[in-house]
Amino acid sequence: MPEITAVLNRMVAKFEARMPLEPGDRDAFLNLPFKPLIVDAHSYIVREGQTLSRSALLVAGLSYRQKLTVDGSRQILCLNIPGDFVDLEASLLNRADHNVQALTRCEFAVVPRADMKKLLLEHPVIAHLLWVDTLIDASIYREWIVNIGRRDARARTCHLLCELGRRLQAAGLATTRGYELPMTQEQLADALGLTSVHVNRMFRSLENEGLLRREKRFIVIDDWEKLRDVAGFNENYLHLEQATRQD
Amino acid sequence: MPEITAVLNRMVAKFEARMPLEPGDRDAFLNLPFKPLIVDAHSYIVREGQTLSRSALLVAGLSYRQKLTVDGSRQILCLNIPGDFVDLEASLLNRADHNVQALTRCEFAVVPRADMKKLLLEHPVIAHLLWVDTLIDASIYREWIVNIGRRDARARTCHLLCELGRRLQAAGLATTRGYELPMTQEQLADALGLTSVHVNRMFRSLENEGLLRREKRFIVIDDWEKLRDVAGFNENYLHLEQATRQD
DNA sequence: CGGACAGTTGATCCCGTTCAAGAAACGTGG
DNA sequence: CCACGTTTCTTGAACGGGATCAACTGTCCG
Repeated sequence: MPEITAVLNRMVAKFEARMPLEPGDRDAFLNLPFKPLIVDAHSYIVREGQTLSRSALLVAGLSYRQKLTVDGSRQILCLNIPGDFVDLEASLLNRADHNVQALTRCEFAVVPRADMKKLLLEHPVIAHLLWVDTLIDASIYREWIVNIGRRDARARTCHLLCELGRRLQAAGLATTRGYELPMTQEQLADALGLTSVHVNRMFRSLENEGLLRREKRFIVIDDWEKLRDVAGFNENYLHLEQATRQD
Repeated sequence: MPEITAVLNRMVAKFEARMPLEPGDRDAFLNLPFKPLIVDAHSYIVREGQTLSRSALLVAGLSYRQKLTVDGSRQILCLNIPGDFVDLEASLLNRADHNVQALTRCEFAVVPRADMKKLLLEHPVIAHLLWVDTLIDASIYREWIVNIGRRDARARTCHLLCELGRRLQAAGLATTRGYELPMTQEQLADALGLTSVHVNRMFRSLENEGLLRREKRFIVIDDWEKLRDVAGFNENYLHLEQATRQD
């Protein structure tokens, strides 16, 4: 599976930028018994309440974490891009507390829980590095709390677009021009704590102001600076200095 | 420092319920060079942007994580109770991405970053256990996103009260009758993404319905079941079973 | 061509905000 | 212990951002 090894090598490069890696540690990570898993858009990779028996690394495509309230409304909690473990929690917690769903057709690399747990206990450096990733995820959750709790619909929408842009850029999946965003306005609404009708109005007005354009599922950002301004976006919380190779 | 050792023993007991602990691991944790740090209410323990040189374990009192937007509004991100590390991130990330502030007068046990990092690399089991704690924190952040994004003011307020109640109970700091909540309505509003005026109205109406009573800073829950119902509260996300031995 | 899904737009409503002012509680110093 | 300034709480009135409802348009795809 060439795709899997490409993503693994990318991750190792990211790790080595953070901390020197012994060959033994590196190989232990690379030699995990990953098995490919390909799923269609909308499939569930993890369901709330499930006992988890494996961890999955996203290799290609996009997925998202999601939770439903008792009255049936949905909140999207974060977006996963290739190189993200979507359920590393599996190896450490017992039951899933939320759902993970494929946004597009996705390819995952799956490892049994036991192998992952063994790796983490026998190779503290690897554990340390993956822990950093989960701490960055937590930082992103915190920013989403701020975004939904304290920014109005306009700023909130811009903030999400800034975050995604920067993350995809750092992963080499976007240029400064823009990026592909295969989400419906309803999914965006569920990520923003808004309704799809209102997301639609926000996009229209941002387009009218010349901030961005939409071409199919591709977002072209015409004015990054203004977008950041409207969003009140400060990228420190992404800890990209931890996520990008410092060559 | 009898307080510190009491909290440390409590943590070790929690750890041992999760996973067998070698004496060497246990002692390494207990023998960390903790230094007491006492701060007044409202003091900052961590400031956004700071380079972190130490980790702090909350021993007594309550603190909270908080972030400000460019236009000056504040969002509280979580509450810390005794036994929580308030900046374990310090040992793994470089810069603080949010503020940590004392809600009441607090006592912390502080460890230099280097000692903590050494412990985590030399004692993978301890690292593993502390990692679980940070994953539970992340789960709580996710639930806050749902709470703020998808629940109305009434349910949202009840949800926060349920969460706090259960967490404090699990820490032995609350009975089923109720608990002390030393937060102003403005602070509650900042935690809920509401205004203090509206929090006030929510509390009044919950009181009128006989769900709860407030006596100074003490919350008496008269009807837990109804409170949980209104909140749509499902405590799985708190992973309280992690206080019980598994596999 | 038809059927489903995504996007668009207008009209209306309502939950929570904002503004303002008064009451209660708290803390501090005399 | 009281006096007094400062928070915190409380309540009303009016406003507005975003939701809701509904209908229509566009698009993709079998």
